[in-house]
Amino acid sequence: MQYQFNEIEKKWQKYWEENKTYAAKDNSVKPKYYVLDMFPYPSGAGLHVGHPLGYIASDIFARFKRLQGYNVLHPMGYDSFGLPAEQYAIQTGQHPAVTTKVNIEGGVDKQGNVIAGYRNQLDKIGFSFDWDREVRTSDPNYYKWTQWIFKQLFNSWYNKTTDKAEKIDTLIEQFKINGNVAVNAVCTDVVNFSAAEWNSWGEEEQQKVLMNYRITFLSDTWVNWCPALGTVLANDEIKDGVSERGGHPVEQKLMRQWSMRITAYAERLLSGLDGLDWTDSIKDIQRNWIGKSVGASLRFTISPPSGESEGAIEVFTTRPDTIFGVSFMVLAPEHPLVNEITTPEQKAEVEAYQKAASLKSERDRQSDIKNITGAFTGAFVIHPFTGDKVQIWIGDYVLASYGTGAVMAVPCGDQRDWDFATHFGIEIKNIFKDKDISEGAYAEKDAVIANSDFLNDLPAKEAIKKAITEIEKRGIGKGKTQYRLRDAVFSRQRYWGEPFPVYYKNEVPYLIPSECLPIELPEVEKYLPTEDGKPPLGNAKNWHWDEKNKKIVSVPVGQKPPSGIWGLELNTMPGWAGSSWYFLRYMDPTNNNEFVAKEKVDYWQNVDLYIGGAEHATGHLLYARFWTKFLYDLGYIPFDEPFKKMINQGMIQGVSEKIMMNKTFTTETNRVLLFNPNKSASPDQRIVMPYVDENDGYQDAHIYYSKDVADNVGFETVEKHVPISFVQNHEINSESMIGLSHMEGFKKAVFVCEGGFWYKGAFKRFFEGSDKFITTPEVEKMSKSKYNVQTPDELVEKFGADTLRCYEMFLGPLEQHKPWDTQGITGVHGFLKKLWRLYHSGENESFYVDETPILASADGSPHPSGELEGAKSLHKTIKKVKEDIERFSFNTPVSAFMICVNELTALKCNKREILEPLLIILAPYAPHIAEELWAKLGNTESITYAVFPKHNDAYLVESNHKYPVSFNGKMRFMLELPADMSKEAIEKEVLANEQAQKYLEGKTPKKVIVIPQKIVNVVV
RNA sequence: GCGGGUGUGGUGAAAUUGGUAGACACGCUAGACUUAGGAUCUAGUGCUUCACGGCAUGGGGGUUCGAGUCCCUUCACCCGCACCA
Repeated sequence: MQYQFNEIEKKWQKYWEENKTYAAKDNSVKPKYYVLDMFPYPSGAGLHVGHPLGYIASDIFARFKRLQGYNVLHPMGYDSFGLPAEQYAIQTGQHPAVTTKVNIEGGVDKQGNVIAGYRNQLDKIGFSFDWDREVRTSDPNYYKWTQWIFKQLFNSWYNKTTDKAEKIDTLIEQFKINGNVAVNAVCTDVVNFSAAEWNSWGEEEQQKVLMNYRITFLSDTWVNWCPALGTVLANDEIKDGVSERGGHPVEQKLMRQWSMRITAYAERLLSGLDGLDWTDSIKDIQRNWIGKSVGASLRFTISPPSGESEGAIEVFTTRPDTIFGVSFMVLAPEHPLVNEITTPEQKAEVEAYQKAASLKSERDRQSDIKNITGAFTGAFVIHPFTGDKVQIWIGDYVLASYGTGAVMAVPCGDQRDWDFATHFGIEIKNIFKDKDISEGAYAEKDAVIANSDFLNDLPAKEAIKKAITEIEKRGIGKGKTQYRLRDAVFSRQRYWGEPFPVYYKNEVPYLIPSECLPIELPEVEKYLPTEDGKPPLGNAKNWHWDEKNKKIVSVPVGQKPPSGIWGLELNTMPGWAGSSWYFLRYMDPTNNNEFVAKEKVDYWQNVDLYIGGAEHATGHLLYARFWTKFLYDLGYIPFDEPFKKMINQGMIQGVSEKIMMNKTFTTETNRVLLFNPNKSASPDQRIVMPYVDENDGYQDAHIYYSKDVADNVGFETVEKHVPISFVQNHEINSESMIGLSHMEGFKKAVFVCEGGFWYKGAFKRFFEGSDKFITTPEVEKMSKSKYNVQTPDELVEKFGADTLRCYEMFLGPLEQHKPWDTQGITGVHGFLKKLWRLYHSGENESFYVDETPILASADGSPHPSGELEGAKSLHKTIKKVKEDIERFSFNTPVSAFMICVNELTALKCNKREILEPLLIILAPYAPHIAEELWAKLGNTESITYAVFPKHNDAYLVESNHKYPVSFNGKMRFMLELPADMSKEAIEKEVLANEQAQKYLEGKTPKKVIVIPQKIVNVVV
């Protein structure tokens, strides 16, 4: 009987669904285990083979944990708000909700494309997700609670004294009694006020003040505005100065926006990393992003003669110990004091410099760091310790946005300061003992300080402490910790996102009452911004709040609303809002009264294993940690880190065969010599008809097989077109691409075959033997535009889900990036077929197992018979598979299974006692075939909740050990000796061996190293 | 520049604590079986040498009886950050 994987897989997938095999119980005597995947954005392109990689690994782990007796929560959902569905809406008018539904559930889109649907694609792979817990962030029942969490953030402030977020009421209480003088909060700059003042203010005034304290707050901020996308972007959505999505330019713009006071959590987000089982790389990226620097903030008084200002310049430094090395000051060109302090003589030069700096984009400024530029303001500050006059310069190496926008320049200890001083001929003071700074600054932190009054002879570390003490004593500054982390902009000028539960009365925001949530996205006619530049929600007719009747009402566009009716917020929330807490909702996905019930979150706790891409290091992973800490502060959840252990799966890259044409490429017009995977085909059968679509341009010439060739060749697959894209080479112009008769000039082309995975070898063979082409594989990102996408569906169709699952794991370590290559899939498929045959060794290959037990003697030690070889093979495999999965090495168990099946096949083993446990350990990797054979063995329950077998060491004990015998570390021969032989006896035995005599050459060995059960090394 | 990672046959890779480098697969070679092969089975396959042997884990050095593994140094590639004071 053949291994009919298609039938078997359909059968069991249906069984699992009908029996809710993978439903997690919300309480259980079993220990809990929470395995989570980063949920996908359901794009219209569907899944390619790279997407399931992490899901397969997490599924194997979830199944493994179930077999070990855990109550496993393994859910899946969709991060379904996002830009692509909105852009599709702009193009086609199809509502993003429809697009999203089709992308998830399958169907036909507005342009007639058949969409397989994420769910269908996922189901085919046989995942053990508990689909009853599915969440979609764009579902009103879900974003109701995203809005609710927003309200909690709005109604909270960060108390630095208790070091946690608290309800805003506790702050208002303090204001009423003491004003804000004693309040120790993380807030936007506020002036001090008394209780009397607070109490005297009206509602509006009080709200304005409170806004400075709220954890989510509205403010005019400089934001990253992306004109092409028509929206603002968070810092983590920008890469290299352009938008991460689309690569559009980004500019700075002052806008009234919601922000999240994530900076309040900077220290906890940093220190919390230590306890997480994440890779160092991700932790470092987060540490870097938070960017903590410890130092001092100090004021330099501006020297009176140079300006009427009596002000001071505040600087931040991490090296207060170098205070006596200050040789000049540098302000950012945008620093507000520059205009005030510049002397009339320097005015022209400074203004010219400011203007030049303002014209440079952020990007130019970064790429132009080798050019040292600056201007002297003519002004001076007084050195707080020496009383010396110190020149004030401006220079664009000082950033307005970091610290105070001003630095005290210590050229002897900072290379940038040194370069600046050297360039402009400013005198450099050296305060490092015995350090030569004539060639450059001494930036190490191990120097001893000199020429520095009270800091003399102190090592830097102590000098820093002493300097801060002294600075604070004199009241000219204080120790300070600075973070690079900025508050996160939370408004997006988009349609397809969560609406804010906010309405405005005279520009003061108020929250929609919780019982009125969710505030559902309104219908709009156009998904574009309004004509007067308002976000798309400005187009909504029904988008006002009736405060008294507590409902959304319609006010015609452009009309002034009647009293008691107020306009709702027009922005929507960013993509990361919904994904910052979704792992909590899986615990209680249908709860209408709470975002998650207390007893459920108390039971499930945080995620034990989180698998997903490393690209979310500074976005999702930071925001989710932030919200988790916030919800913890307010007592809603019992933990303050969401993901205990995380593994970042590597990217699966696409491979394109590049064709190098090294000789004249002769064909008839519109014909191209191509390959035929059939080795025996005659040369002329290898000719296929190309069709070049001029509209595709030279980069995307498509080549189609002609029908007659397809017939000759006899492959069904060739009826599909095989796209070939020709990569433009610098020696080639686009013209030569239009007609294939001009192809002589071509040097290089990319070949990618759609569904062509299995005949790549033949393809290569043909071209290598030809004088026309040489192909070389090139690794690229897998994407539709590169024609190198392979969907899991086609592989499941051809080889089955179990093969796909095992193969994706077999490719290599999970974390590693790897090019997709299907050549090896036949090996894995062959293994499953071989496994199947192991259970079908009866007559006519019918199902057969031998029920007679392997005999064991009374003391539990195995019976000495030939049958034991099978048991040994099995138990060795049990041990390895368990240990490997536990250390998240998902690739190595596949080879262990192969070895085991190869051995059992060679032994013609068909004992139930061996074959039954083998299925259990294999089930996480290949659940369908395992279920099928498990059922054939007579089991009536799913293998999902079987017990993972324990290996028995008794089967693994060897009576003899084959010792590799080395001479001077070089392995020379093997010698089989009893395993329990003593060191002395082994040494004697080895030296007496005739082969050893040859290597000893009559000499007496200097030393013999014997490691029992391992090796013998003779030193001659 | 700083931080993190990777480097092993023709290919993907194994080698968990220093102990036979290349398991397991792919590919390739030869053969068997077959109407056929993208089926199945057998044998071989790191490089080099007629052979004994020699050489091999990016390069160079070191520690050790013994190094892919530990230490120093250097190169290449990938990822992140980047005048962050």
